[in-house]
Amino acid sequence: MPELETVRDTASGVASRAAPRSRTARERVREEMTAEILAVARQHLAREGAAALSLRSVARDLGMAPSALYRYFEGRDALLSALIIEAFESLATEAERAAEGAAVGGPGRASGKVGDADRWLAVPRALRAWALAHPHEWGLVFGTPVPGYEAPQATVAPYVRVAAAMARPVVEAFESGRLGPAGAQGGGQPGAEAVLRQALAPVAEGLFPGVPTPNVVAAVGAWSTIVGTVSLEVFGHWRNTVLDPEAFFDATMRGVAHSVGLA
Amino acid sequence: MPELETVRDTASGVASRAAPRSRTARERVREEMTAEILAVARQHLAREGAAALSLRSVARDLGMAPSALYRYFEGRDALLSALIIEAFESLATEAERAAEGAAVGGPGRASGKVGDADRWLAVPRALRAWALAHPHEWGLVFGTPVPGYEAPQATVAPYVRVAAAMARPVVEAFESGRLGPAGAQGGGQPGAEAVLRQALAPVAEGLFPGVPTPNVVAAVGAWSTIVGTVSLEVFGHWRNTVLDPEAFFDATMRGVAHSVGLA
DNA sequence: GTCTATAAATCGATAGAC
DNA sequence: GTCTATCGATTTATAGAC
Repeated sequence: MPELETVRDTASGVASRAAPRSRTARERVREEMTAEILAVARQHLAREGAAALSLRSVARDLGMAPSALYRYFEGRDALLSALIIEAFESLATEAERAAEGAAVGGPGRASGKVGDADRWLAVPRALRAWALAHPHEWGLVFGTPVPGYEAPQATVAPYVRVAAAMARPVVEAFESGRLGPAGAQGGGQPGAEAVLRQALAPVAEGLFPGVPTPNVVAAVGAWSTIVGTVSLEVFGHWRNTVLDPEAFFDATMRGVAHSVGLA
Repeated sequence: MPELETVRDTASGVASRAAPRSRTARERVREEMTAEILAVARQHLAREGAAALSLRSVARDLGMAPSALYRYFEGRDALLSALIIEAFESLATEAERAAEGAAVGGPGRASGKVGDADRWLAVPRALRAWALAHPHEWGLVFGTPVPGYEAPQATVAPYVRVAAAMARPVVEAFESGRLGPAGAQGGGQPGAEAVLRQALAPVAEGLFPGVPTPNVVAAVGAWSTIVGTVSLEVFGHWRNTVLDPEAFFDATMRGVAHSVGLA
C-alpha cells in the first residue's frame, strides 16, 4: 500500500521510532497500522483543529470502516490522548537533543568560546524551531485546553524532560561556580524570598537542587517568556508587530539568560 | 421575563454598555435581545469551549427556536466573532482602566511613593486578574486559533488599546527623563540593535515614539512574558509546579519592569 | 420576529457476520 | 481485524406560516 507509506513518511517522530526485529509480524503490522492512524489524525488536527477530530473522518481517509479503529483506540478521546502524548514526547526529545548537543562535555562547536548563556540558548531555540515545524502540536500542548478533557497522566513525564533540559545548563553552571546573581525581582518586600522559595519548592527541589531562589524564579520566568514568545508567534499575534521574530526571540532570550545568571 | 434579567446581570461588559435614550423602543429591545444571546453564549463558551458552541443549544437555553437567532446573527461564526470581539474589548477596557488609575496625574494612592515600575505593574496585574476571571475568553484571545477561522478585523483596535495601555507608563517615564537603561540583550553582535530596530519598527513608531530600541525590545519581551505566565497559569500548567502563582507573577513582573528600564 | 417543520449532514459507539 | 448496518444523537441552515 504505497499511499499509506507516503503518508507515514510525511509524519514526524514516533512513527519511525523503535521497531525491534524481535517482534512478531503481527505486532509489527499492528504498530504500523497504529502509526498510519496517528499520521492521518495528525493531518486532521492540522486542518480542522483538535476539537473537530473525529474517528469517522480519520477512518474515511484511511479507507477503513469506523468500527475498525476501535481495535486500535478505545475511542475518540484515546486517539486525542495519543496525539497529545506523541507531541509532548517529540518536543521533549528535541529539547533533550539540544541540551545534549550544547552540554559542556558534549559535541559542542569545537568548544571554542561558548558561554553558559549560549549553551542554554540552544534549548529555547530548539523549542521554537519545533513549534514552528509543528504549530498545531504546539497548540495542542500549550494552547487552550480541550474543555472537559483531562490531560492524560502520561504527559507529565515528557513535560518534566523538557523542564530538565532547560534546567540542565543552569545547574551545570551553578555546580561549576559560574552562575551569577539573578536579575532584580521582588526586591522591595522583606519576606519576599521566603514566599517565593515556598511557591517554587517543587521545581527548586526537583530540578534546581541548591540553586539560589532568585535564580530559580528567573528560570521559571524564562520558561514563561519562552512559552509566551513562541505562542504569540505561532498563533499569529506578531503580524504587523514583530517583523523579524527570530531576531526578536534571540534578543529576548539573551536578556532572559542574563537575568537567570548565565554569562 | 425575570430569568433573562438575572442572566444578563451575571454577564460582564458589553451588555450593560451604551443604551442612549434616543433609540427607538424597537432598537432597544433588539439590543437587549442581542445582549441576552451573547450572555448565554458566553456561558456555553465557559462550560464547553469555543468549538462546542452551537446556535441550537443557545436557543434552547433562551427558550427560543433556533431559527429565530438568525435574525440576530448570521450564523454560528458570526456569534463566535461577536464573542471574540467582546472579549477583546473587555480586556482592553480593563487594561486602560488600570493604566488610568495608575497614571501620574491619575487617582493614585494619595500619590505616596509610587514609582514608575509600580505604575506599570498595575497593567499586567489587571490583565492577569481579567484572565483569571474570564479564563475561556482568555483562551479565545490568546489560545489556539480556530483553524480556518480568520480573526475579525474588529479585534485589531482593542488589541492596540491593550498595547497602548502597557506602553503608556513607559512612554511617560521616558518623556520625564526617568527611563533607565534596558537590561542586557543581544549585546554581542555589532549590528544587533539596527536589526532589532527594524524588526520592531511598527511598535516602536506607533507606541514608543523616541524610546531607545533596547527599551522597546524589553517592553515587547515584557508582553511575551505576561502572555506566557498568564497562559501557563490559566491553562493549568502550574499544577504541582508553581504553588503560589500570584507571588510568582508579581516577582517576575518586577524583574521585567526593571529590565524595561522602569524604577 | 418568532414559530414549526424539514433537509442534509455530521458524529460516537455498538452488534454481529465473516 | 475488518466489514455492514444501525441506533441515537448532534449540528447548520432554510422554507414558509403567522
